[in-house]
Amino acid sequence: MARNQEQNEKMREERQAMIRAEALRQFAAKGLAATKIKDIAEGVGMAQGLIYHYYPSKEDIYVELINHALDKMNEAVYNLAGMPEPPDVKIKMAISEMLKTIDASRDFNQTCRLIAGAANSSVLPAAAQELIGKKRDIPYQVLAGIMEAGQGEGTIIAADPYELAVIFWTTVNGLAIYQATRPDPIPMPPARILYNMFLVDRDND
Amino acid sequence: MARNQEQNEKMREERQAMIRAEALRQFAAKGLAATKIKDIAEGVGMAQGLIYHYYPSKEDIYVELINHALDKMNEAVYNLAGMPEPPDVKIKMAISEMLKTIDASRDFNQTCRLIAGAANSSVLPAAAQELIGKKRDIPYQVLAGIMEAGQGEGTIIAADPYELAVIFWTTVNGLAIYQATRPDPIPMPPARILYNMFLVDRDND
DNA sequence: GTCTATATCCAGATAGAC
DNA sequence: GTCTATCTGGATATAGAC
Repeated sequence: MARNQEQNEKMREERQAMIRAEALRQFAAKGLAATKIKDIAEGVGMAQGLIYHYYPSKEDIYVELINHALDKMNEAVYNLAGMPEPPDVKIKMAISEMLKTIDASRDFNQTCRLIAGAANSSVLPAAAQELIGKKRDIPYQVLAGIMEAGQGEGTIIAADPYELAVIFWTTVNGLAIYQATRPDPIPMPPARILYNMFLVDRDND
Repeated sequence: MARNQEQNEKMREERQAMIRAEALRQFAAKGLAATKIKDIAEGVGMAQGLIYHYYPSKEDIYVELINHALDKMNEAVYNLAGMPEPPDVKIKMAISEMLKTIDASRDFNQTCRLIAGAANSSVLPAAAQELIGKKRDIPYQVLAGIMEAGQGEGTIIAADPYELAVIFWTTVNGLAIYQATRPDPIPMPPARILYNMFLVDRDND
């Protein structure tokens, strides 16, 4: 009956979610080529062949993760852009939040590593390549917009806004990867050191 | 005769250098697992099997490249530390130099990507793992020393020197990777935006 | 749905002719 | 030294029993 079908659907999606979570861990740590289906299956405690009951191929899992990771990142950035605060405050908030997240969230760091690994690789599934091409630049563009607005208000330093956005993201990204690849994490540096880069008037809280 | 042996030796080393150069390109772009011996062989224009006349295995090539990359990076850092200039000037010089190098040198960016890829991977040949463990932290430590000296002279901002060193390297590294993974390179941002992060008195050249 | 067994393919490494 | 041909292992994906 319909009730049972619903339940089955739910079970199936839970299983898929488990597979995705395990795959994210492994793809983030080892990349696509070095991660074996067998490893993922062992990670979730099922037989190797059973994975194919839930996903048609290793690459499909990978592409789905990449897509989700990019969307998540972009959604967060759009949220930031839509806030009512003035641009310089947005930058300060964003950096503080990112550092906190890097410190606390394994999932976020894995997401960063996944995207970084994909961006750094020239051999990706065609679908992943396309997604990256389409969605990867959005955070840079949105941030550049915020920087430009801040320059209009005289709170952000004079420089090419896109270059400022690049500095912003490469810095945050670099820290996330640093943290994710160290056995013992270091405390994140004070956010003001980073956001003072962009501010006309330094903040010494 | 000895003359011929010398010549043969030289030829052999040249071939090995060609293999290393091609392998660096490919490992940097694709990582260890996704790079096939066949690709490297094709890149240098020799038969797949012939590679094994020059190197015992794919992993051996990789380990040699990792070792060389780490040594090159560390040598540059020791050079910087040994210079007579005051710490704040060293920081400014170092950032300016790095940005110039990122802009100009493909080889340097490939080296960055190789190290970053290795650091980001949890499945490395044992020998590579060991090398990374031993040599990877040196640049951070040396930079921390310079930061600390600058704090003593009152030119570098107050903060944990190691955290400052981490910011320094993750920023530079992030930019190098950004540049290396874009089809059309962007102009590097002005160095002062970056080094002003660390300076008590901002520099507005 | 889940497992075991297996077909198939691909890539690392070796052998042997030239 | 260089090539082609081949051995071998491992990994993806499928088949079929339960």
